[in-house]
Amino acid sequence: MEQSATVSNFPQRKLAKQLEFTTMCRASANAILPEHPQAQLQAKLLALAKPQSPPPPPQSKPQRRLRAAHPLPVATMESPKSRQQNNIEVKDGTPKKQKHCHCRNSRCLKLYCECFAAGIYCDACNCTNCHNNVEHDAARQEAVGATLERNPNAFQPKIANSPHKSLDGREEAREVTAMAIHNKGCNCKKSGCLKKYCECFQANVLCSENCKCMDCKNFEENEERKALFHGDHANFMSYIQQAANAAINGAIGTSHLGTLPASKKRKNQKLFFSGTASDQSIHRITQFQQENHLRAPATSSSLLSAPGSCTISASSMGSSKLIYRSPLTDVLRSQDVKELCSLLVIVSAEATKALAEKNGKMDKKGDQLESSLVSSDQEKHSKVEDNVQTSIPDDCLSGDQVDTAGDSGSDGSDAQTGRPPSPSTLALMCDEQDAMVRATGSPDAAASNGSLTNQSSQGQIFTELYAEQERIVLTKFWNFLNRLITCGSIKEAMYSPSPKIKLGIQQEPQNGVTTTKTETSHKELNGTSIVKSVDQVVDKMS
DNA sequence: GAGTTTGAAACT
DNA sequence: CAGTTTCAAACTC
Repeated sequence: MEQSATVSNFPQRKLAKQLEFTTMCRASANAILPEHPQAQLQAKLLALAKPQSPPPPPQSKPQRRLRAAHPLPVATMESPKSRQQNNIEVKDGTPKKQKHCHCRNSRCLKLYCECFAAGIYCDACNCTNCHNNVEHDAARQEAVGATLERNPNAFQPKIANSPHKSLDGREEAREVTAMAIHNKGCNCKKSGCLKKYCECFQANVLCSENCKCMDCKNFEENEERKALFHGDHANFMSYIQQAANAAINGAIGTSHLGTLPASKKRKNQKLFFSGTASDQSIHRITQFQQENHLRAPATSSSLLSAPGSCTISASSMGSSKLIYRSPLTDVLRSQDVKELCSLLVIVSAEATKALAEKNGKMDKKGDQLESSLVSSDQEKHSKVEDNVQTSIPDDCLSGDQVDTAGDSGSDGSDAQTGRPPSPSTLALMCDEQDAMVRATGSPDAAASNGSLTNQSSQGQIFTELYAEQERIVLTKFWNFLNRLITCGSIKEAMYSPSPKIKLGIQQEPQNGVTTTKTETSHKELNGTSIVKSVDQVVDKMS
């Protein structure tokens, strides 16, 4: 009672915000915000303590132990109701089944009860003396508080990084979520982690270094485990997805995925195009298979990292955590992104100017508009450049930490902070330009009581203007991305044992401007070169 | 469906 | 924190 009463004094709004962030970085939430466990606890209480109405009638078949696989984070401030609704598994858009506990002694107020553990009210369950309902909400809240006091993460999803939701444990859903791991890990002794006693197995995830299980067979290479799966296609696809996710997240710089846990089983998995598979790691594969019945403690042996990536052990020998580094980590820096953004703004302005000069359609107002746009853009650009020079040190933002720039709350160029614009801000700046156009154009026309003809022709000009701006901006951005891909491929090739990696170069779809990317030299493998080369393309065009 | 096994949660 | 107990799901017959 006292727990929930105590924590309920915390400011709710702030905590809600806090946990939204926690949700985003759930996998590393504790690492990021170790100083706010109480806040997490409070937010969970707030999320769980709200009285909600029961869910719709259950489906035909009870769902067991869904909590282990329940992907819904409590931190989203979901109410029991919403979670109850989500509790209905949806696979391929088809609503599935819902939990029905059979608790007898716990009053459904302990984590033994999967309904309670999932943060939902019991409904149509087979439990006895159930207190996990609206009628006993006071007791329920008390139980929630007690549970959270024992374990602030008690209501957190146990499976992290899972891109899938189809974890109801049924055989047809046995698609291993390769990206997912059990946060706490299992502690199985007799089941070999190949039965649903095992939370990892039940959640369709491989056992990881978080587990303390014995005689584990729930790892990729295990034959028994393979036999449980009808086909390897699902696993294959999972790893493709894993690789893709890792690459994407790494390229973007998602920090919470920067520490991709290398499971003691999964570290032995052969990822598709990893070039870091040293002899030692290959040896480890064999060794692990041999030592399957006497598992060696997790060590930081050379591990197979995400494809094409560099891996850095968290500590030299002590930790088995790996830090995933995208091939683009050293290529795409935050400064480059900023430069690209400012470049696109300039390109947009130049498009306006070029179109106006070409067609000669711009009247005086149009010239004013144009000059205002260009000056505005140039002003912004110069401001951006200034800010780039004085902004946060590159090391703080580059690579897998780029996302921290967006976490600051002000997304992009802030008049107060003076920070350079983010891509999203860039889009907003386009809107600002729209507003400027309207402000400079329409009122004048209205003031002069201009004819509709004048307005419509001006609108046509603006339409062309926007089209041209959009075309050029997208073209530049397309070039940039293509070049980025090339650089990533080249870097990946450098880490790959295979000398030949196909560089996915595409022809520019329009305007006939094509950049040769296969000739990108090693020296150019940095973001500045990329931006500069794009800049050169822009110069050529203009 | 009853009984057993199992491992997480709770407790000491 | 480790050992023990309680609990309910998973499993077997």
